[in-house]
Amino acid sequence: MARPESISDEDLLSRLAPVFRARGYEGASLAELSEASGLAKAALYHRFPDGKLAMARAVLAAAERQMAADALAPAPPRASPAERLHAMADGLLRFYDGGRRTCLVDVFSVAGTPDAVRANVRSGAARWIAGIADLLVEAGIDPAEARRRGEDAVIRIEGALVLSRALNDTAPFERVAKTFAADLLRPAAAVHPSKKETSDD
Amino acid sequence: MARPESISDEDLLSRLAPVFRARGYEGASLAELSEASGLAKAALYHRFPDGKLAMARAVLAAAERQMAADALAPAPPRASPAERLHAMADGLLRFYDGGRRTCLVDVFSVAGTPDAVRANVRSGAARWIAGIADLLVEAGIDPAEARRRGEDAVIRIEGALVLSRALNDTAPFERVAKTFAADLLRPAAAVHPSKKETSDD
DNA sequence: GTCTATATTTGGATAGAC
DNA sequence: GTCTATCCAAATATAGAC
Repeated sequence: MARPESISDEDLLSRLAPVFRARGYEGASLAELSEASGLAKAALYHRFPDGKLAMARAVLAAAERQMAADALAPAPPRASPAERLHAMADGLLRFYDGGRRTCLVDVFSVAGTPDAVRANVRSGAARWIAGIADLLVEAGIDPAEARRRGEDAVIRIEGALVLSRALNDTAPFERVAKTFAADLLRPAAAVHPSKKETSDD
Repeated sequence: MARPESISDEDLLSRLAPVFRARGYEGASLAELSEASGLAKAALYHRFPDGKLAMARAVLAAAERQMAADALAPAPPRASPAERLHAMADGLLRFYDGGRRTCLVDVFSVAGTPDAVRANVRSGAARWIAGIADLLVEAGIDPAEARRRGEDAVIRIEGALVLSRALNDTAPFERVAKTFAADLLRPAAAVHPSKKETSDD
């Protein structure tokens, strides 16, 4: 260990990620990324010749992989949809550190983030919704309704993360995680038998 | 009209707001704020001696006032809660331009935004939730449940705005707005009679 | 009250030694 | 493959004329 071992790509990304998560693309400065990673700026450019843009894309891709492993497929594929949804809720709690972590879908979708990154966010969010919807279809839910509920799931997750961050209180995210599975598997649309919003446009 | 009329505070804030909304606190540069407002940087400092911090706080306060007028109290106070909630949904659609506008609660709550601004976001979000909850209590809903639903409402709004922005598609926000009133007035908790998440902590 | 011009710091990105 | 030292552009903020 005379010469400092070159840090692995995986470790490197896990140290860069919190900076992008917390500060967003524009807010994440090379100075901060350098300090968090323990590498000098020039070393970061050696690993990522395209600079901050490449770092952000790599961090986003790693987050997608981790999300797929931790939240979309943590339970055995032969488990029941309900069990898999409960496992997904647990995975989300871990992945977002109980609501303390920001979601990259949120911070990387703001204007000022390079289009290449925003395009990745867009496709990643779409895959996320589709993954949840597929699971709900397996649970016997109509595909169109499953798609809606997949969107609802992502909406609740993102919204709860925003609110928990704004209030500096993890309670909203924890509550959403707790009712996550039941909300997605609720019987049918026993929701709007009211008079106004079912008819038009 | 020889000398260019001094722009009113209200007009000025309405021109600065879109920059902060789109770019966040750190992303909103004085160059951009200057161009959007039509005032030179030095003139902005004359209006806001504390600089960007003061601009952001003023924009946030103005947004809160507009939100109160457009979304929290657009219908006459003697209207039924259901009517007022439908009016609120319409107000939200206008306020957020159908889902194209970012919410300051989202972009101003990220790290890097000065604490003074974040504190204002926090209290503003709390008042927002309380305002919706008060309306639901008037509708005969139990106060604790009304508080939860007020949080849910804000969660859905914020989440739908994030998703619409990430997908570059206003559909998620429009859908949330459409079911907004009915979701908040739904009968009771016919939601989690399942086996796992009702018992512990 | 607004302008042009500038001071100062920090940003992303590179050069070249080791 | 990592470092120190540096470049240049853009950031916030201010000085001083009008």
